[in-house]
Amino acid sequence: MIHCPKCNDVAFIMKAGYIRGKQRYVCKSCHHFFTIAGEHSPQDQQRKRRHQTTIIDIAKAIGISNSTVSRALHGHSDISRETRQAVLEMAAELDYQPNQLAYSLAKNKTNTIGMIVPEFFNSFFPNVIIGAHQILTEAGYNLTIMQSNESYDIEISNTRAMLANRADGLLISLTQETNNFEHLAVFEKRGIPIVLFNRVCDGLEVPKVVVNDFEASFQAVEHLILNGYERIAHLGGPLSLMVSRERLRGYKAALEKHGKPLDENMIIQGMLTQQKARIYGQYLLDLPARPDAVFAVNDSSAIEIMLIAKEKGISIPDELGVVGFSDNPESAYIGPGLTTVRQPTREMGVTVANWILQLLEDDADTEIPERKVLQTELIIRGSSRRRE
Amino acid sequence: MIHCPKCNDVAFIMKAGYIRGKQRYVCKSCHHFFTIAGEHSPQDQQRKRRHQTTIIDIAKAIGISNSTVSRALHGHSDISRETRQAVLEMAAELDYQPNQLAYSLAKNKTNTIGMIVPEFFNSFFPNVIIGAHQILTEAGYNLTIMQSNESYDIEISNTRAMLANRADGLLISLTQETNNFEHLAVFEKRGIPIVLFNRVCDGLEVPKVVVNDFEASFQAVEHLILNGYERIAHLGGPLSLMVSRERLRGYKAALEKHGKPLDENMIIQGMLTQQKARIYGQYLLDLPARPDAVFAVNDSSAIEIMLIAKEKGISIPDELGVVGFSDNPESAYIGPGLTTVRQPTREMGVTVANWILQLLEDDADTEIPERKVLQTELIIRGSSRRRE
DNA sequence: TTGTATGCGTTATCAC
DNA sequence: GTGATAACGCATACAA
Repeated sequence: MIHCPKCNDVAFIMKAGYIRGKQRYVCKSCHHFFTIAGEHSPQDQQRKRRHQTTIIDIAKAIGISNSTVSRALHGHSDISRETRQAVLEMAAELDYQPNQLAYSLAKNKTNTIGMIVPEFFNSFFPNVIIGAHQILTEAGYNLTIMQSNESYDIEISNTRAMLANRADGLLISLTQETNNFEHLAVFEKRGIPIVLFNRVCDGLEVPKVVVNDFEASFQAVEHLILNGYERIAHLGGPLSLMVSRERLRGYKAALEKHGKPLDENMIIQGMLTQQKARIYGQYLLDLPARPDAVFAVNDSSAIEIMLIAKEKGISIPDELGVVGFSDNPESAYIGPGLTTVRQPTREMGVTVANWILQLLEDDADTEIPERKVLQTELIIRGSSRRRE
Repeated sequence: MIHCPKCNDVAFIMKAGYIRGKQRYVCKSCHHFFTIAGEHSPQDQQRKRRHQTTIIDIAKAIGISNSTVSRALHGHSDISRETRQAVLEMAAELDYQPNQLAYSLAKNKTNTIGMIVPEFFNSFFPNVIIGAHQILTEAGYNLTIMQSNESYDIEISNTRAMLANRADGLLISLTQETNNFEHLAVFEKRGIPIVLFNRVCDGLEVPKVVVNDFEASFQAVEHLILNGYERIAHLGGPLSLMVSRERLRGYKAALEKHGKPLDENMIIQGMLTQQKARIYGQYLLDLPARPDAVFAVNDSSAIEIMLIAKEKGISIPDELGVVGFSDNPESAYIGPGLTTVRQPTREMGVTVANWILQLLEDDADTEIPERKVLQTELIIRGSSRRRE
């Protein structure tokens, strides 16, 4: 015989599912729901995961309401000192860990920024991450990192996951395969801010952070020319990437300005794995009319060129000048030192993080610049210094 | 004049907060809650984020219940073909994106595995990530990556975030600063499985995946000895890391087995940034009784040693043998080639991922091995090959 | 096969 | 200053 604890009725009691592993009842007379202490469902042991402390547990333990607990935990003003103290102590005692899922669901905000990068193998993205991480952490945001491994499919799946997890904003650098941007348009449609960086694209009206690839390449190639190199080859990245196209453009512009002929045979574009860099490098250095300098789209390829040259007994910088891009750590130490373009990687991380924070704050569509261009620096070392 | 749409009463209508930006009312007579179409709260425009389609929207659009929609979306069996079809079509039409937060909250499961790594600068962790990512994705899990940047404090904050976000499991490689493990014990207490890898610790009863650092180092040093090197120095990592201690132990054991004296002056342990590696390397090569070989705890330090040797005109391998650890990509190409220990990085990722999946499935505490040791491979190249 | 009603853990509104 | 209760979006036990 079960009595309703509220109206004490006994006639209209009905079973009403389970709650926290216990049989639940409803009194159809007074609409009161209740459980009976000590009763357990059969599968209780199995289905009940280790119970996580909730604010309700804290509330019960102290004998106050959960709203008060919530307010106390978040330091709202309208709360007495003692209550607040008691809540915090009990929270510690019960080892309370807030449930971010429930919080996010209620607030419609996750305090999480997603970041998708194509790879971790160069030090470029790790450094960007460090910069962004610091800014976001200070602002109270979490940074969730995913890597697309240069695969368009994985990138799609990553964006879907970011969407499902309701990231508040997205920082993304595209894979070299990406040439369709519908998966990013979805974010715009949903009002979730995006900032593209490094591997950006045209045709998408979102903020972009890049470096001055064109000018940097122009300057790098001009530097080679001014050092007396005549036949400058270019080992470029895949043309699907705008950075590759921009660097190629800078290369061509410098040649043109100084009246050097453009030899398409001395331009190779492609995805530069170590193996490919070696193959292309050997091709270049075996050309009948061998180039006397190489401008490579990244440092690892430039270093590969230097290694091949050494094997072939071609002296650097006298017989071959080499310039890379990125200023990897090892570039300062290899051979006579690799001349290269230093990119402000941490600053890029800081910039994209600050930008996304600003976009999150601005409810109104304040006028924002569409693109920020960070400045690089040409680091001149032994591999290109023929005149001195 | 407001009528209750259920009992048509007009006397007991009271305001009852806002719902989705609209004024909400309750009929105290029949306990029915309702809103009035067309009414809006003052701040409506501002607070109402772009509405995300929910299963309720789909249900309303078709005129069925949300539970049916839920079942249809998840392909439950007890659903008619037509209903299911209609739901899927409407979901596509309304551009429905499931809310993982709500899902996770209801299911008490996030389908997310967290991974915390100390750094991305060496190719080691990126490769582990690739291996783990593949396995987890196939199993329907998301991988959320955080990096502690070799900072204990960030590691703490990362684990707290993983906890708050209710990751189903945690894969973690510790920072070199970490020597307190309470933040990991919390996971055990909560029944959240952990797998430690690479940077592991004693004193924690959790699964660990490592490589055979001791044997690998032993073999590497023995290889040097068998090639006729007599005075072998060791450039080691910080002793707070077990990998450093194990590699040191292997080094000492090999010396002992072959009756070589142990010279503490020829052992340097520390965090090997490029700068530190250079400083320590110069110290070693400037010793009055200079070592004729160096066993370095990682490849970047070994390469640094090689570069210093070249600068000093010390020939490799004749005057100096060098062995590294990890088989970085560049190690195959530098100088005469760097002898090193190849670690099965992807396999490590695969292993930790499979292990955590297994731990998630096993409700019962099945007997699990406490530690898995993956096998390395000594890659012999020119830097140590004196006899041939 | 489908609908009803409730929980998941939190915040927020309103009433007191 | 505090309590009661709905909502956030989804899954599910049970009833129909």
